[in-house]
Amino acid sequence: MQPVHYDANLCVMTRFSGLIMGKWKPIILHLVECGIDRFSAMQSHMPTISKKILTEQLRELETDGLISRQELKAKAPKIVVYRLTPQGTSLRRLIDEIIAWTLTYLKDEIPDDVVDVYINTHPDLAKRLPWLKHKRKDENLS
Amino acid sequence: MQPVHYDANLCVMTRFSGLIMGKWKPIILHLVECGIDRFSAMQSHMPTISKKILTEQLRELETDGLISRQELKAKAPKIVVYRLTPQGTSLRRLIDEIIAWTLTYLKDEIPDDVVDVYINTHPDLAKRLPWLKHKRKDENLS
DNA sequence: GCAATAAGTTACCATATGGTTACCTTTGGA
DNA sequence: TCCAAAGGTAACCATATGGTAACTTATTGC
Repeated sequence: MQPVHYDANLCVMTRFSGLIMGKWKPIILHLVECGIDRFSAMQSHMPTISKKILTEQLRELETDGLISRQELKAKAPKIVVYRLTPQGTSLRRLIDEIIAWTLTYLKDEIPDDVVDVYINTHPDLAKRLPWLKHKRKDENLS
Repeated sequence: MQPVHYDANLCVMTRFSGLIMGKWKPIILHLVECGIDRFSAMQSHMPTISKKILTEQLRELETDGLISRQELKAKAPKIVVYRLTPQGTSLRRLIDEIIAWTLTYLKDEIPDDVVDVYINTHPDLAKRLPWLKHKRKDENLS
């Protein structure tokens, strides 16, 4: 192999990272997919996020074409609704693959109740985690 | 949906991000997979990385169980060889999915020669990018 | 007329991450 | 004897990212 020069600024993974890897972005995309589509509703699901940060993250997701932002006019206080775009939806499927891999990677470390939250909120996840079944069965026996 | 409280510190995506999303880690994993297994060889493929950063990233990948580090003893200058662990190998496959998604997401923006580098260095990638075929065909015609 | 609510914005602060440059250690060979 | 090469450490610096707290705007119900 001759020396190909890799440059982190051209790295596709770095671009992906910028799209999705903000501290709150995976959670925001998940909430939007679940129909938690309002600013204040998102805040109540993420009690430790500040308004500034939530605004920033939503704006970036919008600029990157992953969510849409719509102001409902003629309403009393301003109402804004966020939705996943088709690109956002396709990204959600990839995120599910990442979650499945990472849960497997962390399976001896992560608490069962955290695993349960993922299983309960991600419909197709359980199928991808064969080790899960055995773990639950063992627990039932003990 | 009742208000489940999401905490970015428990977020599996955040854990995944820590494993892989350092500025240089995807490139390092790729090089190691390709058999570029020595410190100095990696440096010559990443001309702008410093020794300190390369050392740090390698140590983190090792701590996280994605690569192994072996000193070959009784050699003149110290020789160290890095390899992918089985976990590192399985992660590489997931990274290929991420690259495929991101190349599709960026397909109108990313220069053709950068796409070519990815195609040439990732054996199974071309199959996942149906839009690529059309692009190449158009170019041949013009 | 006044408070409450949704969805922010502004100014400012703290820490994590990446980066530069110089120095270190071991050993074989000229 | 002393230099070169491999694979680092140490001390220090710059910027990006996330965070806090207070203020803003528009409208409706009391």
